[in-house]
Amino acid sequence: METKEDLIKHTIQQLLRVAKKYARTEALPIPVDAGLEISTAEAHTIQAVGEGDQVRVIDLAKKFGISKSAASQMVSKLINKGFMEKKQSTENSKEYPLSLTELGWRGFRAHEKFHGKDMEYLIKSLDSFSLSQISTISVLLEALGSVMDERLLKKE
Amino acid sequence: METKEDLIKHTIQQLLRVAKKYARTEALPIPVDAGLEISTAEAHTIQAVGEGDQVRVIDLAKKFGISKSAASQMVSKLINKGFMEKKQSTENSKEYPLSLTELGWRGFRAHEKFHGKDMEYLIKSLDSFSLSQISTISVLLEALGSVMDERLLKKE
DNA sequence: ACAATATCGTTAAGCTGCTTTACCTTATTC
DNA sequence: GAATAAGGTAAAGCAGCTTAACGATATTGT
Repeated sequence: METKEDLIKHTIQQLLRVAKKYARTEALPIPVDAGLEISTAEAHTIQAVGEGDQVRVIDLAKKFGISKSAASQMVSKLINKGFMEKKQSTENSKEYPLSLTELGWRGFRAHEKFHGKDMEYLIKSLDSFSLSQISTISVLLEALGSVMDERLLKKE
Repeated sequence: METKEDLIKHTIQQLLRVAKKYARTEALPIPVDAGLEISTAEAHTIQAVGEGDQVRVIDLAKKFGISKSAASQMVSKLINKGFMEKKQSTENSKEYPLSLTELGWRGFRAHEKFHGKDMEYLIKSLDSFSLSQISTISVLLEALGSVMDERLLKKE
């Protein structure tokens, strides 16, 4: 006979499998123009600059939880590739806020569109479930999220 | 007012957040002995060799979806570190099945224990849901999983 | 039987995205 | 005005992957 614990275990396994698959879709490069792709890390940097206001290297480092050196390297690569530029701050000569170029905005929109498609697919697939079923999931995910937060904190 | 689509979107966002957090917990190194840690990639290789029968380099490559070169490199690192060994197959002189050393098994068990703790936490957190709620979740995750499979196939 | 092909494994070279360490420049604080 | 903090960059190195080329053994087709 299948106990409740078995069912729970099975469900968690499924969740982890889905999480892994999601991670794989996240790792795929994103096509911008014909013959031009950006990596996920690049796309996320572009997104952060496009969405934020006067975003600096240090802000990216904090946002992504990486060293400021890593953020600096990512940014100079994106500048070299023509996706963004830095200008000295108007009221401060040690800060260099970033902004997207035309190409950068194209990358931004390509990334949005790319994930929009995923969203459409997922929405369609969930549409056949009832409202209450979906809320159940929502509550569960909330619980899982906080459990993982605890684990992450304890390990660090 | 909140439409069903809003709820679905919110739920998917939650799923993605959980997936990301899961990926972070997966990235943490695993302590084996005092002063000895293994990476997740190493742990997964050790696990595959420990669980499988006569596992070869090419089997690892297929299992993880990486090049056989990458698998070969991982294996020779683990052999150098003393976690596994290779022996020429008894009925075939071009295959080299892998097996865990004593240290390898210690790594194997450490990894199991490490994830066992996560599992305990998660089971505890799901225990407050009813059986029918949990099975709903299970069905939904199944749907999400197959949707992601489709997406992954189409992109490759 | 044996030549062509396929399979298993390794190595070399290179890439991405990160780290630490060190350092420069500009602001802030005492 | 000296010490410290904050923003940014550069050099060197690491993990884990890739492709390309190769050697050795097995399998297949004729």
